[in-house]
Amino acid sequence: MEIYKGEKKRLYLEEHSIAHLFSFSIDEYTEIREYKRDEWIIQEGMRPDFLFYMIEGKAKIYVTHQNGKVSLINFINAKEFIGEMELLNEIYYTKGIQATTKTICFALPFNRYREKLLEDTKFLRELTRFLSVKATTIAAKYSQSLAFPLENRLADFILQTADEGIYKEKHVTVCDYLGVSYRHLLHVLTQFCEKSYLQKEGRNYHIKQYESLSELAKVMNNK
Amino acid sequence: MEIYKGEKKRLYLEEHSIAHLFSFSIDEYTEIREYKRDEWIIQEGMRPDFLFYMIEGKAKIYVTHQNGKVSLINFINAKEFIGEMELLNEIYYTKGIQATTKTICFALPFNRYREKLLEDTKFLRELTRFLSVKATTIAAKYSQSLAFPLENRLADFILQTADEGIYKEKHVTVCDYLGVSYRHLLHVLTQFCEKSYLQKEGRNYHIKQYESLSELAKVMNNK
DNA sequence: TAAATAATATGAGAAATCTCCTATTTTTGA
DNA sequence: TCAAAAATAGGAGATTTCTCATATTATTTA
Repeated sequence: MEIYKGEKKRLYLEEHSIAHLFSFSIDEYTEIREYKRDEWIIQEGMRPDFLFYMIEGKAKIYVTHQNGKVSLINFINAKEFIGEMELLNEIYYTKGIQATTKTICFALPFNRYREKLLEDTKFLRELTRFLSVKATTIAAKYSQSLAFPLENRLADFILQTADEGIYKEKHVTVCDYLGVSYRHLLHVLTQFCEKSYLQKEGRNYHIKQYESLSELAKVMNNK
Repeated sequence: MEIYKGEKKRLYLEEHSIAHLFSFSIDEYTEIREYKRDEWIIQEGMRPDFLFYMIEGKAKIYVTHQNGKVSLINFINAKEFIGEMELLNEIYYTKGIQATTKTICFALPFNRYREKLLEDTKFLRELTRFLSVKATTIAAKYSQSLAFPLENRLADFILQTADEGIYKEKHVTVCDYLGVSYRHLLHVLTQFCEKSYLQKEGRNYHIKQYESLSELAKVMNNK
């Protein structure tokens, strides 16, 4: 992890200002941090001392269960908060946050800003909206995970993450995210290939029948 | 549904004031509503025009999937908001809210209060805390549901809902809540009885081995 | 660059969970 | 108060998903 200092910090603050999120200046004590791919921004179980706001990059929220299983609860993208749970709640089991790509975020020290933040309407409104989306997203995933087999959830995930008709997520990550075993994921992917929804090309999968996958995904979503 | 008027309203506002949640008075346009057991406070898919705050009673959040399965996403208790998602988000699929018991709540009309609420620090701080708990709760349920079989989740649920050593939730409700089939729920309950964790007494189940159930529940919770 | 580590791949059998069916008992509403 | 609807109960067989074992192929790192 690298912390931007001096001129580099000044420039970054200028070019990626988040002043619109607050009604007071957070420049002085805020750090600008760069994390490498796979680095842990927050370690599971270790309360952070900062509220983070992600500017560039992607990260993942992980929790490890006592039976050894790991859940990838959600992805975090640019313009999202990290550590807001710890800002708000004294008691909270801190999840692990891992950078998926090179990541740059602002880090606001709790000790300097907590009180001010919790009194700042502008910030609270932002946070409220962020949390409502977060809660809604997880609730949707939760109820879908209980109501539909992997076939449907995977179809949805493939469509959401494919790039130019190519699906190439790591199986290992997808297992944690969809909460199924590696073995079973492979099994359903093979089925998709047998039905010609997908065609395997090396490590990637080429989407051959958008419609079929779309049908599977569609039945999950109330709109 | 009954709306309290006149003296009844005045008295109720006085005795169950929620003035501490706002920095302005909400008495004038706020309705006090009483819903009967099993009545729908909000119907699925129908955007409400009010922000509700529950004073007395219990309710359930339901969503119906296109495959006919129903998920009971969560319970709502006193001192919780309902309709806050619709207050904050233009686009949101409204879940159904059903009263489990006689329920009394305050109903703040959006058209009168939306702007004021979204600028009110006091309210936003309350809402923020509420949402953070809500998101955390669902995230926990979500990851647990993927990582543990019904045996563990049911043990936890029994301990949480049992009253004086007696578990007597409706199977139908529990299925929706834990996201399993009726048949399977019965099967695991029977197992608990065979292992003497529970003893069936008519429609109720008497907890015979707290410890065993506790063991099953414990492994789910990171603390 | 070799050795260690992570990711992919697949078989086989078992466990968890589901669907469908049928019956009985309770609760509810006209 | 009685018929209809809801809830409980359990059998049987099918699906979904898991665990474990074992190989092969990247990828990482000392």
